[in-house]
Amino acid sequence: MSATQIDAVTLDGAGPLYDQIRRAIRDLILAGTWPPGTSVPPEHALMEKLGASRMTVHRALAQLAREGLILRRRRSGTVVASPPASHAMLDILSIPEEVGELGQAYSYRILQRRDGKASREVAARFELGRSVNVTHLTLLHFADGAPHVLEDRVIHPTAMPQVADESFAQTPPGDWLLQNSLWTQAEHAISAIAAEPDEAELLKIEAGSPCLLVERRTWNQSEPITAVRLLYPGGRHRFVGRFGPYGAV
Amino acid sequence: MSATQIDAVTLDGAGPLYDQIRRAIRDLILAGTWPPGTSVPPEHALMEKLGASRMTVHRALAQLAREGLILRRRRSGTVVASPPASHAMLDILSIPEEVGELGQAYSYRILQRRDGKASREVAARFELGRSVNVTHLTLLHFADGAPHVLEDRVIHPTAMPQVADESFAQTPPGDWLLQNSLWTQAEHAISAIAAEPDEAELLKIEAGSPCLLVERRTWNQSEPITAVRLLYPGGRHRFVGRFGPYGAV
DNA sequence: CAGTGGTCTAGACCACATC
DNA sequence: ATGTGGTCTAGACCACTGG
Repeated sequence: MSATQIDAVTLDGAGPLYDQIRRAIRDLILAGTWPPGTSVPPEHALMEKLGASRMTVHRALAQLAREGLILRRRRSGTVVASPPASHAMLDILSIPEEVGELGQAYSYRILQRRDGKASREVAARFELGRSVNVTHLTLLHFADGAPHVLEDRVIHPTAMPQVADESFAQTPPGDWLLQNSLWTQAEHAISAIAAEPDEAELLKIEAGSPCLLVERRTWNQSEPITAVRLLYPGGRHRFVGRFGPYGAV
Repeated sequence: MSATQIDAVTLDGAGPLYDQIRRAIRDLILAGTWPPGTSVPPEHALMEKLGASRMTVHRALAQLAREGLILRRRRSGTVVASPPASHAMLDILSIPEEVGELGQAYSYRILQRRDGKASREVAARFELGRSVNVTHLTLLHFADGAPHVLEDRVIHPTAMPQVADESFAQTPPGDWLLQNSLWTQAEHAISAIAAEPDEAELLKIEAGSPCLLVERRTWNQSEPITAVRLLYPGGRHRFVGRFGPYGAV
């Protein structure tokens, strides 16, 4: 929507021209100089500014559109896209959505919150250095009133200073982070573990029952944002993905 | 390497020309008409045959190259690529490789093989219709002599008639299928279950221990090829994936 | 209607790897 | 040396859609 500084587009002279243009615009988007919603200059403006033919400019923009960084529409032009909310196979980024897709009613409860230096136990669980300040939360998510998943999370206030003023009364921390943080890397791990007695009691299953443990950590440019452990009662949950040998189907 | 029938490339008149060309060639590859290693006609030959400009032909081929279906090299030309062996996050397509990457010695043992109509139990487990002929196998894979994963598999002889003459003495069925079948779709599911007593005994764990169950089914053009259930002792195994908001990192 | 992107052409020059 | 793909241009026509 907002106006755009076309002069911000500068080429580095390395590699094919269409790729220089693609990278120049991509970098402006990823650096936040052109936030989501920003208008990207039309092809003819970039042609003149950069001295390239329209085909070459178009090739750069078409590739950015394929990658999902920009949205293009005839007449109304090109705008910077919002980062995608969900993600291929394993992505269960939003638990409210996950429950909603099962057709069940969602609710959640914060069991505990502690801001400050991580205890030795929490530090070990999330592989944190000693004396790192974090916000540590445990939550229980419900589907139709029944326990759905147990969440154990740390948030790094260095990356998210706003966390101190957020109560998470309206929005669970996972969704709040999705809306308020920019992440560039994530790591997922899946394993099967037996529920500890305290966990089993919260999830209303028997101690020792098999559970699916999904661990996710996210970073912005190697600065950690959050780490979470999601414990799903086994049997009731499966993560499914479908694809072909050359990519998603 | 082999000669190529350029006349096999036929357009359907639907959508942009470059996309018609891309789909025509993609379909020849996926159908096996042009198997891996086949030479794809050079751009000028496709230009003449299809009456398109070179830019348009190039656009189609460049996209197929980005998708990994063909390999292009100056002077030597374009050939159909071999399907990729591995696959992003969850793909543990070859158990020997998986064990090798852990730095452990691999071995395996066939516990059972039965060719013919699936028993009611097997049919239910793999969601097969009644009176479907399959080869049913159970195997145990070892890492450094210790049980690593329990495999339970059905292979459809309609898709893989050679299975009748294969003893799997040299190569486990998963790797044999990778080498001898063409698949276009796969589905994965991951869940956590408790080991049944017989499974636990084979894996040398306690009955009821949490295990990671990886189920995979593969098809070629909606014809089923194989379905497998891999039972990994919990705790010892994690599946890890790394990516960014716009794709793999 | 006019501005935007989508496609396509004809031709050109270049880089590269094999012959 | 030559055949191949990689890039780029200048220009054209069309499709869509907001003013």
